[in-house]
Amino acid sequence: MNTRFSVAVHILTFLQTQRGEPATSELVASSVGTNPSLIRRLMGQLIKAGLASAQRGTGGGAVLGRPASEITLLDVHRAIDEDSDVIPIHQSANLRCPVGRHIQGALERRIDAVERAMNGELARTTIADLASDVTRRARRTHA
Amino acid sequence: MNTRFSVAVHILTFLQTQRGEPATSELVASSVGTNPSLIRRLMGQLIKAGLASAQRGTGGGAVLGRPASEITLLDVHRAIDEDSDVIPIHQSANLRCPVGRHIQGALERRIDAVERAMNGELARTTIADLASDVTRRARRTHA
DNA sequence: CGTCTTTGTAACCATTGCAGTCACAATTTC
DNA sequence: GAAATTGTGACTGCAATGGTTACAAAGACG
Repeated sequence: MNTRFSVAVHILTFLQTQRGEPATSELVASSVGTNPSLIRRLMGQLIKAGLASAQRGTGGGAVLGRPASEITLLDVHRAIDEDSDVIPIHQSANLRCPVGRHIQGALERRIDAVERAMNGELARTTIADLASDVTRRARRTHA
Repeated sequence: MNTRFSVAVHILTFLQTQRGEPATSELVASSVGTNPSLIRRLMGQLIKAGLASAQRGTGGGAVLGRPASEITLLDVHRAIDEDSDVIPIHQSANLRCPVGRHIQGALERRIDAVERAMNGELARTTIADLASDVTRRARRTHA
């Protein structure tokens, strides 16, 4: 079902709630409900994108790579789903048919616009927003 | 890769260029570059959504279910990808962790907004737009 | 130096979804 | 009745995903 984006967001939000204290992949995995190896694989992509960093050895773990207020959902999406189209276009069309030859270009323009709209919306939320939302919800529940 | 949406758009655009003349699944398949059975399966969803209709037997085939100017890409998307989330959320989160318990609700709100933005953009283009775009491009190429 | 902790990564498996294909009954035209 | 065509079920092959194990590399600490 490709829930990697939402797991990545969960990871980063979790790191933010740790306030700089390194979180091991095992700790994160227990919050996400999966296993540490999977977390480390995803974390690798986040680190490569500069959204997190990690240290090995005793007392090691992962922390955010920059302030949570400067990490948007668009950043996360780009780090995780780099080269996957939101709405892919079939490449099989018959070029000897007018429709087949031109539908791709015509559709592409519209789909690009859809993607821009999506990205604009994703860019409006930061990990800091989500983390404060989560803690606010938690306070309300336990009041 | 799930190119069903783009194939469905191709199908409807093709039907529009046929100007009311029924198109057989074989003809459509040759434009899309796949086989008739696949076209018929997709067509079934388009018909169920009222975007097309079909007749069996000699001289049969499919036509648009309503004017191309009244079929938006959003209609197509809803007909084809009915119950698939654009950005799915993992359901495995550990509810004993504050982040795990509240991340889903917090994320959902934002993702709903992303989906609304996407839908708004999809609704701006109709099959008539695409068909005229395609014929315009065809004219230009062959000039 | 040796042990323990932890990451980084490769390898593998099971499941799922998609595209492709075949087959055939049902329907319609002639 | 014959031919054309849809509608649909079944099956296959392939790729992506999530899950799991294993282990070398790196760091902390006695």
